[in-house]
Amino acid sequence: MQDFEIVFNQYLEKRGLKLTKARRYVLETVFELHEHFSAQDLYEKIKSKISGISLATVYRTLPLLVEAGLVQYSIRKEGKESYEHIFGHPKHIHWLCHKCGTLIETDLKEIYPIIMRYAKELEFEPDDISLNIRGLCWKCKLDDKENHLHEK
Amino acid sequence: MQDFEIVFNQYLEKRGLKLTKARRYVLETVFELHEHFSAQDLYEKIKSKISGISLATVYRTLPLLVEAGLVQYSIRKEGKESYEHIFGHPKHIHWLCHKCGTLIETDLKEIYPIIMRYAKELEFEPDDISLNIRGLCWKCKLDDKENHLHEK
DNA sequence: TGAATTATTGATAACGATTCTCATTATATT
DNA sequence: AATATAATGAGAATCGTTATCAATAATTCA
Repeated sequence: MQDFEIVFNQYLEKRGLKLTKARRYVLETVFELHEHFSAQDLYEKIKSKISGISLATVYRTLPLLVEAGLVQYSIRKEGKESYEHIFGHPKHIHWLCHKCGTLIETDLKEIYPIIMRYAKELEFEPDDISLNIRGLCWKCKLDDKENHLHEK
Repeated sequence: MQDFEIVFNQYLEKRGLKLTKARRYVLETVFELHEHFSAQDLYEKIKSKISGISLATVYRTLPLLVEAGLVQYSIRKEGKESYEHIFGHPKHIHWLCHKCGTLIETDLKEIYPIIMRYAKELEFEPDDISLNIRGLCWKCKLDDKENHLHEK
């Protein structure tokens, strides 16, 4: 049994829920996806392995995984909620270029302790920290400048 | 003419768009809302003043305001995109309690310069920085503990 | 064991926020 | 004023997500 199965199982037990076959498939597949994924992405990946699983089950299981601390919300892209698994994935900053859609990630090392200090002051217990920055990547910044020149 | 009108107008001109009556109403009303608001909230507030404005226009204008740097995305609540105007509103951190829904805001003073340093390294030009933290506020943390005691 | 209770699931309908379409109207240009 | 272009309102269409519900699986208790 993998680490993440133990964690999920413990969480489910605490909530009086069971680690069913369907939930196990969702869990396993989440850890096979090493990119940000939407509920739909996950559903399709599972379907490629086994059949008969319902999209509804995926939607039902995802929040459980988030609450269990195994999965976190990632940056929202194209109107879809997106997720990523956490194990071996230190928290990070998402830099999303809203022109070409490129997503860069950097670490949260310097910022994390500051947040935790604030949290302590507020007596707030964070489950999920998301630092998302939208803007223009260097490439699209260049393009923009060129276009402006052409306009004149 | 208010400051924000000048800013919006400049942005529109740069894009070859016009500051129409409808856009002016959206703009003005945004600056009358001092809380986080959804597109629907904004639409209703405008309708309470004048009639004949369309929800589609609100949806069409909001991204323009974001790009003009007058409005920013705020924390997503109940599946709705939410916004807030920026003038006189230094960037901040949102702390959302996912149990009672309370939203606390704190400043980004310490963190902002760190982000901008990273941005410089990446040559990324941020338009919108959102630091959202979900978790439990002190009140709900207490409730949780009590409930666990009762369970035993 | 087996009946009764409860949890979980798959299929699909319903929902709701957002986007698209298009005919009409406003605005700018000549 | 005539023409071209941009913007609008109304409502239909889209699509991610949630709710419903009958069927199935797991669990409890007699």
